[in-house]
Amino acid sequence: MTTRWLDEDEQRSWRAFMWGSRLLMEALDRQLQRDEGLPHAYYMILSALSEAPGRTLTMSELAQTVRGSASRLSHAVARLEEAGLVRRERHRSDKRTTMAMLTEEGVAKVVAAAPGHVEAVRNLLFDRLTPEQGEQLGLIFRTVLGGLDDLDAPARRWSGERVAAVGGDDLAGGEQGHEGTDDHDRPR
Amino acid sequence: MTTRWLDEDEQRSWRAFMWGSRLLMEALDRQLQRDEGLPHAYYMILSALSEAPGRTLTMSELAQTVRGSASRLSHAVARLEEAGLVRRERHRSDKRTTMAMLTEEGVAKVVAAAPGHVEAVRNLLFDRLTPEQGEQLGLIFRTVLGGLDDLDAPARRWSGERVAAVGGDDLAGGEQGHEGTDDHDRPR
DNA sequence: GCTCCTAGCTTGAGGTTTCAACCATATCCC
DNA sequence: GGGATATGGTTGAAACCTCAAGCTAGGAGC
Repeated sequence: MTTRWLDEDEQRSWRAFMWGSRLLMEALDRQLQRDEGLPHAYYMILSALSEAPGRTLTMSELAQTVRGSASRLSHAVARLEEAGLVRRERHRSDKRTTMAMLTEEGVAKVVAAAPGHVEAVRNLLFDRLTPEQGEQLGLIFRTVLGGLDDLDAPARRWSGERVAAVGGDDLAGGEQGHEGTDDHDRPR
Repeated sequence: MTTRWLDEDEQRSWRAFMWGSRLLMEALDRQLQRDEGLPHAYYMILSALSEAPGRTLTMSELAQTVRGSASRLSHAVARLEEAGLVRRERHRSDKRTTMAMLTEEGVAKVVAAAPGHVEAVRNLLFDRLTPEQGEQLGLIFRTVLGGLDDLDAPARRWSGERVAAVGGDDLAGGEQGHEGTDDHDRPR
């Protein structure tokens, strides 16, 4: 089968995207690393936890949420635990699963880091785009994401059972109400 | 100064982009790694060399072309040299600069890797987008890239002198002699 | 020539990610 | 009950990237 090469426009688009997104991500990484000593991936983990009911998720849920491998999460959370930002605990009934919860320090970290990070995202991305382009960006990558998730679907099996209210004893944390708008960039 | 948070739409766009692009890049990386034992970044290096006149570039030119740090390039090319895909050689007159050139094996590698890679880019990206979206994608990231290159300009002082016409960064349109299309995804 | 400074690149250490292997607990099914 | 299998996580090694430091060669100024 003969390869369908990219035409000239596609090439240009592809390369702009590849380098643009790479540099953008690197810039964000550097900002967080410099200002908070935190890689972007780690910030996302803290952020994801900060949004979870009870600021707690199982490792699997966390992995799904930040779209990372189990291994990556395990290493990362180990590191975050050393840093005192996260604490791990065995699940009561199912002793295989471990729960990761944000410590007070962890919460403070997210709260401290969020404004600078959001500013960076604004400066480097949204402030440079028209609102329509922002929309388009979202549309395009929701499509891409859809395709990729399909590919993964056989691999991941998203637990139908919802690990009920996690730990059951969630102290006042059950603000399950936070629906649709799960923003990862603003701590709660 | 009070932080300008992202509104709901921006959040959604931002997260779709962040995860979509991340997963996309990881998917491409895996494809190349699996089929050719080559990380995407390394493929880009080989690809850049394959387009250069004489299949040769100085380390600095290479760094500009693939938008990577000198250090990264140095490590990477060292690795590629071990693998026999690239050869390094001191410059005759200016003994500081070293030139990296693709070996025959290196050429063969790019030729072998290109079709699968391009297929992947098509399958995962362009085939899922309308032509207009493809255009938009390019536009958006040319803009982003413009901003980032400006930021970098003071930091990296990529010597103003334009190191000979070598296939540098033309996203901005500076298409030079070698037949227009400047694709990084098709070996020559 | 000598000194100081810059350019070009390399090196080493430290941190993150990946891959494959592994452990422990649950679950299925006879 | 008990073995096979699946699930949830962890671990260690190897690979890659980043950062800071260093090293050599070219240039500028005197």
